[in-house]
Amino acid sequence: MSSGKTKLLDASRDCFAAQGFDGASLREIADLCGIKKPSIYAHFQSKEDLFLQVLKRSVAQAKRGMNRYYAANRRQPLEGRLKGLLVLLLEQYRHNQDLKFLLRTCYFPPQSLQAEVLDIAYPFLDEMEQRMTRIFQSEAAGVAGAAESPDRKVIADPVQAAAAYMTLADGVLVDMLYDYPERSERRLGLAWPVYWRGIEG
Amino acid sequence: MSSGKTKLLDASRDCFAAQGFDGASLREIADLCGIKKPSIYAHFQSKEDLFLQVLKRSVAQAKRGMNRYYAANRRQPLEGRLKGLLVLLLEQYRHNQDLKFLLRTCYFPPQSLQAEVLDIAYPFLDEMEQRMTRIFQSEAAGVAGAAESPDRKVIADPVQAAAAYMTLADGVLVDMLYDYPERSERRLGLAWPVYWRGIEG
DNA sequence: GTCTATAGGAAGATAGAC
DNA sequence: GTCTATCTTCCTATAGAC
Repeated sequence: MSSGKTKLLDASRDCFAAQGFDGASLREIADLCGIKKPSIYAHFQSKEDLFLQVLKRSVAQAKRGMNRYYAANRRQPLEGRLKGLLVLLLEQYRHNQDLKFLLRTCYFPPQSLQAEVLDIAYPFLDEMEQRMTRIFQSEAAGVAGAAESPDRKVIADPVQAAAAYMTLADGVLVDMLYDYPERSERRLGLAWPVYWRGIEG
Repeated sequence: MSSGKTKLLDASRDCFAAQGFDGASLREIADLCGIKKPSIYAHFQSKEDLFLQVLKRSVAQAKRGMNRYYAANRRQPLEGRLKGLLVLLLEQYRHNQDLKFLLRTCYFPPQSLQAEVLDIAYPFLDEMEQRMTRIFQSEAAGVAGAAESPDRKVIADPVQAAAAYMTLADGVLVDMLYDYPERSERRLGLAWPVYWRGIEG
């Protein structure tokens, strides 16, 4: 059983994802929760406050999902690990609105909350890119303690590979916004081999 | 001297680009043009009508710009031609709001105009990808009438190369939304070599 | 084509009873 | 914590004079 506050966060996330900060109304959010509009103010100070709490929760959830994925796939071959993350994002996009909310908010933050949003989004994205860079670096150096693999992928430039990965991820993510899953899958299927060949040194 | 209607379209594009359809107000648009709000209705039937006319103009302008670029660079080597298009987009993004308006509108169309927007955006994007495919195909076949070049790029798969190019373009474009040009230039500079190596057969 | 005046409604937010 | 009632402000849009 979800508490009233959680229910409100879920409904708000869906509305903000579909209609944006300005387009979403507290009236509709309240309706989705089966309560009246003023009751929202028992949980949140304002629409901005509600939005920021949704954002913080979505970012935290994204971080957890990322950490879980890394932990579970640490020993997998690099290609499956990296492509799998994009496939996972594609799958998650169908089941919940968190990703759509995050993309919309990062790309087009509400004007009144621009500074707060960028303070949250920038560090997250930079951290991800640095994490990618380290993954490519350790792959280039060889995993400590692991036997040298003769067919191990040779990465030309970890920084380049990481930046290109983030670009590829963005390119696949925005395609998902059209809500036409086959289209995004096709795009990933075609763009991935190009990326994978391209980072080889 | 721009007519009143053109001035209105310009101001509307800027407001819609910065604040979205819902966030933009006719009041602010009128202020930017130095007229009163009701005067807008002498030129446009409604806010929706105004938005769609802005959209049509921006799409038409984007098409013209694309055609002009293709015509002017037809004889250039493929790499410069393709990368130059992305560099051009980066430059144009700094000087006007058309691109930002288009991206925002395609990625997150106003709910009430979703169908109309997709009818305009989808064909344009598909046409662009097909155009790219043909470019790669003719490069693979060799330009008719031109001498065989021994160091001509060998494209592994034109369809793949085109899809990956569109993905790369999206990835670079969305990065521009952060309004931090050095960041986008860095991203393009790093991702391009990966792409260019990757499409080679 | 531009204005003033205003209609009509929806938005975010508050007060206060229960 | 949820409600009803209400406030204030802003919105899109229209009417009608000039």
